[in-house]
Amino acid sequence: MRYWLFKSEPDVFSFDHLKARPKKTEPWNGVRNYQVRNFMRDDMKPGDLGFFYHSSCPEPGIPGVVEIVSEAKPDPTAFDKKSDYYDPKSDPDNPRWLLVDVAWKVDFKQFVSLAELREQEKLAEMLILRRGNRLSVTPVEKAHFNLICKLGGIDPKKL
DNA sequence: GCCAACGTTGGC
DNA sequence: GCCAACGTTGGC
Repeated sequence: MRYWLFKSEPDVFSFDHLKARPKKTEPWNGVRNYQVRNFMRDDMKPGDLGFFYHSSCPEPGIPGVVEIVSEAKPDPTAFDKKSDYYDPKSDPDNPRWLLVDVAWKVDFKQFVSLAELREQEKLAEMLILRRGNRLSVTPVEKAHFNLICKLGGIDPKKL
């Protein structure tokens, strides 16, 4: 079991949007970064848990937990000329870009803001807090995952 | 709106 | 394969 963090701009797609989806699930399309593609392809497994992170907004932070509910599979938006994510270089016979399905798992009792994360000495090494980190999906250490769940007011053992 | 950081692109 | 230029990200 691994742990992850998914960034999204809440104006575009928020945690509440995810919760409102059929089956509370959304294909995490639009990843166009090789490192993140490789995380999805090589390391993510159904049943893995992650945080949903709101970025580029008045209060960046984590509203709750998601679960990976599919294997990596081709991202159809790469072949859709009308999509913002269209990539003419992706060959349908050998898809360059992948996605996984992500499902809402639980709301935090308290939103955990970026400022609050930064106050935690134990999280200093967390990728999301390191300057210049630009990956839209990052791995999260188990100890960090457990600590952040507690900040959010939920018991990680019950997930 | 600013700007640091970093990934990608493309000429050579 | 190098690397400068460019575009994007994301906090502030």
